[in-house]
Amino acid sequence: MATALKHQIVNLLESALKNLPDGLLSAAAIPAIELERTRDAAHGDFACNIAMRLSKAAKRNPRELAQQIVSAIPANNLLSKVDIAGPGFINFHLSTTAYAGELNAVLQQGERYGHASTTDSDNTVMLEFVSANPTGPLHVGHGRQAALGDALGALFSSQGYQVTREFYYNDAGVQIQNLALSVQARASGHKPGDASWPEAAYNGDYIADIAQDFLAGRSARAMDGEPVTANGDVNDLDNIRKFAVTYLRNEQDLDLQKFGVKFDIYYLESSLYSSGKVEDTVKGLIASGKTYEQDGALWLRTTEYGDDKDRVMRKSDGTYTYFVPDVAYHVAKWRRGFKRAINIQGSDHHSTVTRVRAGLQALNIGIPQGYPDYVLHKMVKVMRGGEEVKISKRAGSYVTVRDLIEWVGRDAVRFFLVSRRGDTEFVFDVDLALSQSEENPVYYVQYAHARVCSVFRQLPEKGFTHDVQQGAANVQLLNTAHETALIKRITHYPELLAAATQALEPHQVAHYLRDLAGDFHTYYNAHQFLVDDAALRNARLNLVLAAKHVIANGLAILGVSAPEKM
RNA sequence: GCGCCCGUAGCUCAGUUGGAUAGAGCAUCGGCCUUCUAAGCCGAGGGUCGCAGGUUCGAAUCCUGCCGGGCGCGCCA
Repeated sequence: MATALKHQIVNLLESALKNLPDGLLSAAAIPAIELERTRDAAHGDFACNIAMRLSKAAKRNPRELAQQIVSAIPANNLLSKVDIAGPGFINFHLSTTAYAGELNAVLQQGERYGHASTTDSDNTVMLEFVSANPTGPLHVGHGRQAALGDALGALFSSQGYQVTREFYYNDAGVQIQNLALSVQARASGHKPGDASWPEAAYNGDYIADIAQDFLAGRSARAMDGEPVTANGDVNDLDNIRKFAVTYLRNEQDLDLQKFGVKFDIYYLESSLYSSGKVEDTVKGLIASGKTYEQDGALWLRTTEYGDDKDRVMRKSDGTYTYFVPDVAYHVAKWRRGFKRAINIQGSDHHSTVTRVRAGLQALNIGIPQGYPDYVLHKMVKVMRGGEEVKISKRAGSYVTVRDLIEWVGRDAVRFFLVSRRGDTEFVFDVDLALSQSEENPVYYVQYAHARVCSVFRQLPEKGFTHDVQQGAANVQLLNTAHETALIKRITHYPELLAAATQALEPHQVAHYLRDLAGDFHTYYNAHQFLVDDAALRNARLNLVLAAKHVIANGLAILGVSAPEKM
């Protein structure tokens, strides 16, 4: 259903190629058909380059071959015109019937238009993102992951997948110990800068907050766990650690809640040790013969899987390096039934990609080579007042998600963070998102939605009604350039969602929405919708209603609200 | 030095996996509110797609080499 229009045209083309005169082409020579949306309205709705790609095999010049193909296209009511242009493109112009059918689909499906059901036999997908250590507040990078990961989840859901969003907590490492020591030092009256302040300690103000609550004997509780009560004893490092971790996990939960991101599962690194999964993984790797002992440590031959050098698994002090539990974790993911797993991470972790995959391959337990998938994103630079912001009062050394939300609001943060390709560095200009709010792309898109709502609100007071059926019957009245452009944009949406999902690129949705809103605003200014001619009015109202549905749908994918009034 | 990623308008970024005359927003300049929300619209200027080769009907896109930037290169995570 989602790509119905496109598929139907591809089918027509396939028939045409089969109907070509004998001997012109051998069946084996015919490649998969590529059908593209055109950039220029003069080129129709879809364009195909097949004639140029086949001209050599057919020993015909591309335009001549294109003519043969066009002549062989079966009769249909989908296309109003097919012409040959440029070096040999075949351009397809959709008929009013085709547009009408598609617009009706939008109105019938409402905010589900564009959603599809996958044909994959296994329709589950796991997305792991944020996965911040519970040693401090979430920073802008985590925000980018949260926005990206959540939008990707929505994209996969829209294509019929069952999505599991998972947050992996590294709650078992050295950094947790540093956190506990930091709180202990603070609770004992030491401050950053003091000679007595530990070297590796965290310096943010939040440490003082935790220390204060610890001394006051308060309780903390994370979303998925039991409450932990502080006993106020600065010598009880174990209690300090438990309390601090729980306190910070709760803080992160609250930030994510404010950001509108929900996880289905919180997976604790410590559980990999307590359940014996880490030990099992090590045994499996040793049994695979891909390990060796050297200098008192246990090494894995990751160079056999494309790494620069072999990596230590077990240090000479007997503890494991971080990537061992990481491998164990991904074995667990696989065994839990997730044949497709996508990790969203900062590109500073890109070296772990090779290592984790190497570990999984070395185990030789049937996990495919590219498992898991990674979406890596670059760092976010925050600009304010023409200068880079590096310091947050709260976190000490970085800007937090909470700072951003407080500065510019959740909708703007989510839209901005997801509106750039992940593999480019991203400059978040607070002043642009804030002070020039009327120039802000988020408001621009939301405004289009609110405007449609406003039009419909005024129907009763103007004595008008809206008849969807009559509007549907009169699509041929929507024949101005503005209307054609808007219809084309709207009916492109299913293809866009499918493409954005397949490419793991939510930013495509943001850019599409900007374009769609632009088409709508242009149309709004050029034509009156609430006109006396009922047939025309109904047709136009149908069109803007369809636009509204798609905008609401797309904003929902990005986790941004679609206000009825602004 | 090695590996991965990036380089497109003054700034921030798109560019449909190799297509037709490279596009938006911001900024600058000039127009449009007695008419459905001016958080809007219309118009103008602004480009050696980092540089140089190569591949082919066709390159911002693919290959090679330089230049510039980011990240990573630990028995840290």
